[in-house]
Amino acid sequence: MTVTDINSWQSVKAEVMRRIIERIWLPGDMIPNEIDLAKEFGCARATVNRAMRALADEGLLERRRKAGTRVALNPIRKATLEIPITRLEVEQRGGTWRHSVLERSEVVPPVSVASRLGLSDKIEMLHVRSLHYADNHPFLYEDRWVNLSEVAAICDVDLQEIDANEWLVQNTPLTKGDISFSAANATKQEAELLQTSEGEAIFVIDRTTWNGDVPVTIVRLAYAPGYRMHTEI
Amino acid sequence: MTVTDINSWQSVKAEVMRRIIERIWLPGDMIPNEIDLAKEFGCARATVNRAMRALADEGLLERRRKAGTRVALNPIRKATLEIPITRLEVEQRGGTWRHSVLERSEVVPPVSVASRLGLSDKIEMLHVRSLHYADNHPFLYEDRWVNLSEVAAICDVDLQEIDANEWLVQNTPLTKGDISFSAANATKQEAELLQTSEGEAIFVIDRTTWNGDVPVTIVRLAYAPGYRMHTEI
DNA sequence: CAAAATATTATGTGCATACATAATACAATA
DNA sequence: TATTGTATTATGTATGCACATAATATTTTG
Repeated sequence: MTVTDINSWQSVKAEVMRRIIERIWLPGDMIPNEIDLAKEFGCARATVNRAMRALADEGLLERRRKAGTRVALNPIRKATLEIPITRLEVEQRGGTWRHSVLERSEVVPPVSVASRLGLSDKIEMLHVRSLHYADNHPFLYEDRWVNLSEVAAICDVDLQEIDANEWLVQNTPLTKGDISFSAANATKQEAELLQTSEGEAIFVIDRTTWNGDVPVTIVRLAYAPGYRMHTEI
Repeated sequence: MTVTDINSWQSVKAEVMRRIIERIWLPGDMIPNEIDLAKEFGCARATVNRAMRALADEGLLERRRKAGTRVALNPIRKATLEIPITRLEVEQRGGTWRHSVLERSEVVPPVSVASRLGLSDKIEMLHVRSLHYADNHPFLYEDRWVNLSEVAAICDVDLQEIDANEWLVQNTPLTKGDISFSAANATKQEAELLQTSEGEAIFVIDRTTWNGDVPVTIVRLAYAPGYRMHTEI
């Protein structure tokens, strides 16, 4: 029953992928059960299981107990994208990064911010606005609110030295995040900061992060025109 | 040595997460090895391994052979985002989806398209431009090129009936993809199609997909103003 | 005949064991 | 002393077995 003894889960995965790519198994098709595949490949069921789980995680297979495993109808659904630290992102492109803090204050947040975090709008938060540069060109305008009751230690940090995001990411466990991406026309203020003209299309990321159920920070990132976010599947 | 016998990999994972969230283990800290954790939790090493691997996949832990396991310095790096089929995306928001094909032709592609796919710019490809509506409002303008030598069958498909993307996704195994997101000012043509005004900020997705090493399709998706792409970590 | 009870089946998980592999620490050698 | 070789160690993986669980198929029952 053996092909040529495929006995690592990686090779099982590769072989199953091959059959999908070469359309031996078509989208929507049922594929043999784990026991039969194990026999065919000459390996243990656990090994097949590991491979199939990996492929299911990637969205290439769909599995249900008793019902069995089938080739996913729409294989490419999930893309993983990396949320970079701005400094590293700039440096990876071979640029020189620096940033300057435009504002740093402890004030009561607007209702829109407080409510999105599920916090009272009467408690002061840290408000940081800063501009990131790549090779001395404006790259990113960042408008951030930080929950001081969760990360009080940030008060003692020199944010001119280290970017708030980078500090947070290294000093606070962040377990949950909520991100949205959109396009916006640059406001007059944004245009001035990013050295472009009002109305230019700007790529915007809005991100809120929690540690467990406690909100940590909310930030709006407005990238200079021309920015592209890239990922592979 | 047992806490209260944590003997499923899910509960091991939850317990380790708890210790990270509550800062019993700090970012950068080494954590005990699998054998010791297994003893402590009263379960098998394989169970701990499963849990730790899952946490490493999520980016919360960093593991290296011999070196051991440590809490990741920058835990949130990877977000997974779903690439939806437009019809489903519209319908999930409670809207009614329809689309209309603006152009369908078999022509030689421009060099920019052919080169990005690694194809000759002398071979004809299928060019489809279409407009997707949500509740009869323009939602998305799609400009697509399809590699006919890979998916010849698409010639016989009535693309008024089924969206090209949906058809491709269900009839072609897509194993690799390349996606970029950006913001652009609406051109005059786009503005007319999307019923907005020239210069409005438009969210744009450029996507190229392959089956194995064979390019299948390249598409530019221009969303009507106000569109947001959302994901959680 | 329809609804409820029961059997069957494929995946999901846990365990003990064994060995593989990468990375480090440490000793031996030129 | 610098380099090479060797032992150690933590994770990575494969196996066989057992049982759990969800979903379907089948049979029983009203």
